[in-house]
Amino acid sequence: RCMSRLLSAVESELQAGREKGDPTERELRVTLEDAELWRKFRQITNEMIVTKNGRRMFPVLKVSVSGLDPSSMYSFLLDFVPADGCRWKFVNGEWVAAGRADGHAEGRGHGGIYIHPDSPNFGAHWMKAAVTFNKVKLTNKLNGGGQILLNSLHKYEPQLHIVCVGSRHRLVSNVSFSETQFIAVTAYQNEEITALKIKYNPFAKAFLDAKDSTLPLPSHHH
Amino acid sequence: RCMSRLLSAVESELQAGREKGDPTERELRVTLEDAELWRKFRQITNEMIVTKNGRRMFPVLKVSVSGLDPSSMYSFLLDFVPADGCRWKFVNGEWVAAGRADGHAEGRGHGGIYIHPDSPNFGAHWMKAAVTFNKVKLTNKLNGGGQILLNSLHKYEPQLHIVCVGSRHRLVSNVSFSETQFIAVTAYQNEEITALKIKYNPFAKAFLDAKDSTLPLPSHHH
DNA sequence: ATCTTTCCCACCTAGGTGTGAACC
DNA sequence: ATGGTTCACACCTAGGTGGGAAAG
Repeated sequence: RCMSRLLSAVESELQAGREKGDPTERELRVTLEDAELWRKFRQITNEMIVTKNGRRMFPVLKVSVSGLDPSSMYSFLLDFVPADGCRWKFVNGEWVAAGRADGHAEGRGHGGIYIHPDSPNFGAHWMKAAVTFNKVKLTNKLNGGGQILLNSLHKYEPQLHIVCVGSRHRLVSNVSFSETQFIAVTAYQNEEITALKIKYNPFAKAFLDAKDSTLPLPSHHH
Repeated sequence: RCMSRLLSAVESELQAGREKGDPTERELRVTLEDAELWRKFRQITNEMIVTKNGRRMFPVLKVSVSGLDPSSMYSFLLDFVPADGCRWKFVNGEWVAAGRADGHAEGRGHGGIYIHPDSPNFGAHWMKAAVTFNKVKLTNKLNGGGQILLNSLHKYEPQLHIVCVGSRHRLVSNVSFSETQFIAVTAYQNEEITALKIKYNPFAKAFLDAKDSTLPLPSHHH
């Protein structure tokens, strides 16, 4: 009796549909969340800060997934693909290509792969709520681990990988969203990007308040 | 080539020994961390606060594990077993049994099971660092979920379950540590317990400083 | 009266922001 | 001189403490 309670607690992780057998991956669907917000940034060329210890992304990459087999086990991986072979420069208020990519040491610099911390987990887990990559950190120096190493002033496109971890690893899907392209920077170049980051990132609220205080103050009537 | 990089990223989760095949669970060993700290609390009868929204435990239950199969998948579960059939009272500086347990509704109240958030995961994952249950929350009201429901003024003993999630669920081990017994309370009864909590829990540092300021101040020499 | 619970609070831990000056 | 990077910092978010008054 004690045992059955235990097991049902484990099974409850699998509460979703569970139409067992058929890998329904034909119907796999991955949708980018906050797409409108991403497009606001993309429209004026998005930038992401890289630091020595790693900086989070904003907006946060978040996807909702359906069509996995609820009872199969998957890992979610994220990497950053160089979007072109250029080094970019911000001059006169716009980004312009300026020579070929540095490609640190090797021919094609690749910053490594970020494994979503919920990995590995059941299809049911990944589908029951949007999958958020808010903990991934971008860096320009190689240190400890967990962070993603990028070349500053190079353009990247985040790419999602869903891998089935069964008896044999099997790649299920690669998805990348062009809305999420950005240029890695050590400091923001375009002040319009800074303004958007401050407007929508709750952790930058201090600067949002500062901007408010520059607005005309309500006049004090006696 | 791109694929192999992906797969090796997944495999790296399994870096440990990987002496495949043999479930080496015969040699399973689970050790309580911070055992000396736990004993300090146990010696004067430990208490844990329960609140409506759930309160974390302090000390935190933390175990190091060895002897799992690195490449098998396990979940770690925690539950709280009534340590006796009594309701307890704190009178004249000591805890005394005061009547039989309330046992909310059913014959034997059981607060549910907490699933460690890293679950499910490879044996290698659970063994590469101590497994910490710092996020578990204790409550005296049933709400949302995730929290553990306990009866105030009743004594409990935390119990760890390691479950192998293969094609068929299989219970690997139940372990409980008598050092971690405690009485659930809505407010601390024994001021010695309060003092220990303040001394060792960094989140209570405010009160540690307050205690310091009541010590004789160093006299100012000119 | 007494015992137990609830609620708000000041004060922390822990860590995510862009800023602006300094550095290279 | 120029452009890119680094660092300390003030100011936030987010949430974990026990205290103490009030309520049940």
